[in-house]
Amino acid sequence: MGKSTHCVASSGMKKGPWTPAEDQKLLAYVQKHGHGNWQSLPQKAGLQRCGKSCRLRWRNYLRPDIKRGNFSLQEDQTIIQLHALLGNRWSAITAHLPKRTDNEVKNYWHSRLKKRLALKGYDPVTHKPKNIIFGFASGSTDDPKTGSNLNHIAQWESVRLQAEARYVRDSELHKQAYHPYNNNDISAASSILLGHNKDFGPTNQLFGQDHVNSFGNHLAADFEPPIISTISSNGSSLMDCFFHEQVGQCFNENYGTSITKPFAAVHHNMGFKNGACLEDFGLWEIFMQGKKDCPISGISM
DNA sequence: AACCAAGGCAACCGCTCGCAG
DNA sequence: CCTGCGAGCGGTTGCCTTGGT
Repeated sequence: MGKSTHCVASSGMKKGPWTPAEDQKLLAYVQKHGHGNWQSLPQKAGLQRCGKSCRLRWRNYLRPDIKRGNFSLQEDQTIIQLHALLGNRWSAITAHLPKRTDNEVKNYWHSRLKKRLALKGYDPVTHKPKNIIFGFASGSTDDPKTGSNLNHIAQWESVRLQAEARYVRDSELHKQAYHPYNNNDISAASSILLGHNKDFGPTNQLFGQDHVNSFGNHLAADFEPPIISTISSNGSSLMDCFFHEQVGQCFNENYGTSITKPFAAVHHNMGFKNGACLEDFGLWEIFMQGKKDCPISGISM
């Protein structure tokens, strides 16, 4: 392995915060000549810094294509989802966040998002509820209703995070072997939605015809072509693949959690055992509880 | 106004990886 | 294959700011 190339302060190299004058020198040099070899750059640019320090300053601060300022909700969600999937691979996570630096994302995670997850009762490392064993609350509560609700939230959020992470991963996999999607894929997906659901009966009875139609439209609008292709080619049921937007809204209203749009989820090709559905994971009751509190028209129990 | 603690963030450090010779 | 170098990555540090007392 290569020798460490860290800066040595005693050799005359300056350390610590960069001054505006240093920034200007570095910026002017890189804009004119490109960075080339970072090791030789400081001397050429007239900087008393080591190349590594220059590279870092450029990458994390001076680059023109950097977005600074508050992270959007969308960016928050992306970071959380990708962290659940990738762990502390900040460069990989940052690759999905245009104009953000890995250092910034890393700092943001440690200073904000990690704490936010912990406050909500999730382990920031595993992204799983801290005190809940999947499907059963590990601790008792004096208020069964409250305990039950919290349990529902935690389970639902856990599954949501896992599912969204899977969606991101599969999007990446499919991008590698991308094939253009076409109307056949859409119509095939629609036929699944309109057709018989092997686990729960006809989907239009389950959700109502209007919902099925609207959900079909969401498919076209909200999901990347590879996901739709996956659905159509495998012919899995609606429940295997998606949760419905309005169910998400129910959970939002009743449990304070956030599921704002349909998301690709539990297709068996996305990590669940073959043919698995919500019921297999003890989630059907959660799903139904959400519907009881906020009935959706046309659903037959 | 002064002090202190906590949080945020820029920068550093040490390590690994990839590549050229 | 081995070695050395440059680049990149993730963990950590420490300074600065902010908010509370």
